[in-house]
Amino acid sequence: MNSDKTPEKTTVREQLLDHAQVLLMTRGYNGFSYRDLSTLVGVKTSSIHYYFPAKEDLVLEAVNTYSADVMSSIYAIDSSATAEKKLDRYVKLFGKLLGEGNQVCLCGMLAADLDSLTEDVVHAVQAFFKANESWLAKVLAEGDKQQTLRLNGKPDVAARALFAALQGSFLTCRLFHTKLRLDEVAQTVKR
Amino acid sequence: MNSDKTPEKTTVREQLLDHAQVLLMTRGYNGFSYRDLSTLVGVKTSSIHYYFPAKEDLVLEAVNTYSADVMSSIYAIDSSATAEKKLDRYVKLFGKLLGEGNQVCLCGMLAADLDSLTEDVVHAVQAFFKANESWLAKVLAEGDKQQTLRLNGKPDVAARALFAALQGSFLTCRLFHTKLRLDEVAQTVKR
DNA sequence: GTCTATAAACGGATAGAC
DNA sequence: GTCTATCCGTTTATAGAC
Repeated sequence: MNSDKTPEKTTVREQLLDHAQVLLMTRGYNGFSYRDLSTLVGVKTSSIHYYFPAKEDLVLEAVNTYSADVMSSIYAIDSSATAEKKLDRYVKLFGKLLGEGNQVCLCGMLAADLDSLTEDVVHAVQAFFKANESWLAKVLAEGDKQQTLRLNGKPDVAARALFAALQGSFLTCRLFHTKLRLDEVAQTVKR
Repeated sequence: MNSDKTPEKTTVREQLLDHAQVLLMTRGYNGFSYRDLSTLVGVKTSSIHYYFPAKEDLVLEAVNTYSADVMSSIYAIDSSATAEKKLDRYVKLFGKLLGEGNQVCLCGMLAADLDSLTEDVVHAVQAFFKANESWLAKVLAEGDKQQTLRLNGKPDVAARALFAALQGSFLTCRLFHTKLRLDEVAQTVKR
């Protein structure tokens, strides 16, 4: 995988995106600067501008990368047998995203920072929410048919409410230093 | 809550707190400055420092005022007959808090900005969440007994999940320019 | 109480050398 | 690609006159 002498060879660009992702998930759009990234990665801020001319360029690519990574992990869940099992794996996936308990979903954070975002980023955040809600609606409908999940009303309505509950629980998990609140949300749709 | 129709003069201090509240609900802790307030209220930034020496002082008082106002409105709901009616009025109350659709709950916003807050403010935000969850647990238990609400598991668990769902729905209401998503959450616990 | 003036650091961003 | 140097507006905050 790595033919170079150096054992770890992530490009500067990748490091910048990685750290930007974490900073977005912990402090939000207005909570970090190129200077923070400069310190973390070990390059000058002007070098960051070489890769990402404006902050919005950096954030747009960070959210797109995040979204692609998360959604591909989610679609991999579809191999699970029952809808209940899929939901469990889905929740566990987001539990990992929370890290040591100091992070929330990147797109949930950006939804809070909505006023500071460019149109491009807003669209990307909306797409992430839509994709998750759509996937959840499918799983909920399946679980309803299999009698393993309990939902009030139509699957798409229940899915939007459930995803909102998950996003809200990310905030409270961090606020109260516990991951239990994430599972409690999943519990509300189980039989 | 400053919904009085009296065009009576409000003190500079009150105006500052009012505008700070709105700015927090739209842009978050790192999304507004003393300069913004200066423009809105019509006093110099140095005058703001006279009332609130540091930004954290301003935010602490803003969140305390917000919390006291909201909670007193909530406790006034207890006069309602059925638990379902209480929940309806509760959701309607938060619907008003969202304003023209560009605001979210102040404490939900600060929960996202957690890393930027002082201990005092964090405690105030936690207290707001606890108070709402506790009130909701009582209503859910009542609704369960009255057979008008449907909840999985214990009332306090369901209450935490419901409040998380409401907080999440505030974000998505703004993200998708609709208030329907708020009602959809309430729908999930109704029979 | 409110102002002017100012400090000192931070913010995003650019030009140009190497 | 990465650096130094720099620009210029912003942000929080203080000192002191009125």
